[in-house]
Amino acid sequence: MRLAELSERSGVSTPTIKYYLRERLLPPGRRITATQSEYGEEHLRRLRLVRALIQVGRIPVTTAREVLAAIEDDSLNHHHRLGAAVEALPHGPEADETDPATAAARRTATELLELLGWRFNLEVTAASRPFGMLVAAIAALDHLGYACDTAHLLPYARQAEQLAVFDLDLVEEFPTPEGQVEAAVALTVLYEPVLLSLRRLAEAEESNRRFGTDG
Amino acid sequence: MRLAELSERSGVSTPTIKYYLRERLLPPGRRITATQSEYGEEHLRRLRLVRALIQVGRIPVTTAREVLAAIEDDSLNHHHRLGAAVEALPHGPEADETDPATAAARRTATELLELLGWRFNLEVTAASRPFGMLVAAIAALDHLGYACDTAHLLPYARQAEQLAVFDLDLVEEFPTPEGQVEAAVALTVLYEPVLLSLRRLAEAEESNRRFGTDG
DNA sequence: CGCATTGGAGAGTGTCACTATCTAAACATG
DNA sequence: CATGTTTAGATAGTGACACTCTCCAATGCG
Repeated sequence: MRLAELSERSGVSTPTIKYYLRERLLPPGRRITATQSEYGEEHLRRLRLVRALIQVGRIPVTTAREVLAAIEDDSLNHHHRLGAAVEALPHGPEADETDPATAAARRTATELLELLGWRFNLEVTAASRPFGMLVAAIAALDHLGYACDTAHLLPYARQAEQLAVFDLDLVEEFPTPEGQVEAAVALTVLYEPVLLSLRRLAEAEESNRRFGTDG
Repeated sequence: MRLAELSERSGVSTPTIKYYLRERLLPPGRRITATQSEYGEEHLRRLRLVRALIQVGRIPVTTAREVLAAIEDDSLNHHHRLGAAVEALPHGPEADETDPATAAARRTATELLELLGWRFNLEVTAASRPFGMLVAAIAALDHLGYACDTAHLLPYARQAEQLAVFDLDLVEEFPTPEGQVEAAVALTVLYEPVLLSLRRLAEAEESNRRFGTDG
C-alpha cells in the first residue's frame, strides 16, 4: 500500500505520516522508485500504536521514539526490553532534591517497598523513574499538608499489585515475545486512562452514596 | 505578607505569581496602597494547591481556574461541587463519534456500569467526561486489536471501587465541608501519579517474577 | 499529454506556561 | 531628602511541542 492508503486506513493525515517518518516513529517503506515507497500491514499496525501512544497515552514524540526503540532492541531480553520501554515513558517533573520534603518522601517510598517485599532489586528500583515519580507525588502531597505515609499508601500499593497481575496475565496471552513486549507497553500506557477514568467514576458513585441525597 | 515573602515561602518565582494573579488562579491580595497588597496564609495555601495541580497533576492553567471555581461555588452542595471540579479536570481527547469502534466501546462501557451496579444516575454518568475518557481508551485499545470487553474491565473496575472507598475515607477525615471538597480534588488529582507509579513498579516486580531470571 | 501523488525538506502555526521588560508609584535606608 | 528597592499592572517575547503548509522535482495513472 502507498501513503494515501496508509493514511486512509489509519485515519492519520498524510502530512502527519510524513512527519512521523521524518521523526523516525515509523520505519521507511520499501522503495519502489525514486519517488514512491510501499508500506505493509506492519506499518499500519505501528502507525496505530504510535497514534495511540501519542494521543491517548499523551506521550511526547521524542519519547515515543525511545519507547519504540526499546521494544525493538534485540540486544535485550524480554523483561529488560519492557523495563527499558517503561523507563522511557514520561514520568512528570523530577523531584526537587533540595527540598527536605523530597528526602522524607524518598524514605517513605523506600519503606513502602520494603513493607511490600518488592525487593527484587531495591537499588535498581530506587533509581528508576517510576520511583522518582512516586517520590515527587508524595512530596507534593506533603507540601499541601496531606499526610501520605506508608499506612495510607499500602492499600494503594496492594491494589497496584493486583493490577499488575491482571496486566501480566493479559500479556502472557500473546504467543510471541515480540507480541508480548509490544502488548506490555501498549497495555501499560493505554490502561492508564482506563484506570483513571474508572477511579473517577467510582469516586462519583461513592461520593453520591455517602453525600448524595442531602440536597 | 507581601509578594516577595509569598514567593519565598512557596518556592514560586514572583513573575509566575503575578502570572497566576493575572490568570485569576490566585485571588488578589488586600490592597494596602496603590502599589502594594497584603497576602495571607490562605494565599500561600492556594498557591501551593495551584502549583501541585499544574506541576504534579499536569492540569492546564485555564482548566485549573475552572476546577478552583467549582471548589468555591457556594451555589452547589458538597457532592455537586466535587462533581463539578472533577468534571472540569482534563480527560484527554474526545472519542471520535464517527468511528464504529467508539460506538462499540460505548456499549461495552455502559454494560460495565450495569454489571457494577453503578447506576445512581446512569444517564448523568454516561454523559460525564470520565465516561467519555473511558470510551476513548477502550476504542483505542480496540483499534490496536487488544480485546477490551467487560470481562477484562471488570477486575479493574472492582479495584477502582476499592480505591474510591479509600479516597472517600480519607476525605471524610477532614472536619469542614470546604476542607473536604478541597481534599477530594487534591487527592483525586495527586493520587493519580501515586497510583500510576505504583502500578508501573508493581508491573516491573511482577515481570521480574515471571520472566526475570531467564537472562 | 496532463493532472494528481509522492518523497523530501524547510518554514510556518497555534497552544501553552511561563519570563522579560517596562512604567509609575511608594516604601526603606542613610 | 536622596537613592535604591519593591510593587502592581500591562505588553511582549520565549521555548517546547505537535503538527501543518508549501514547495520541488520525479513519477504514476488515465
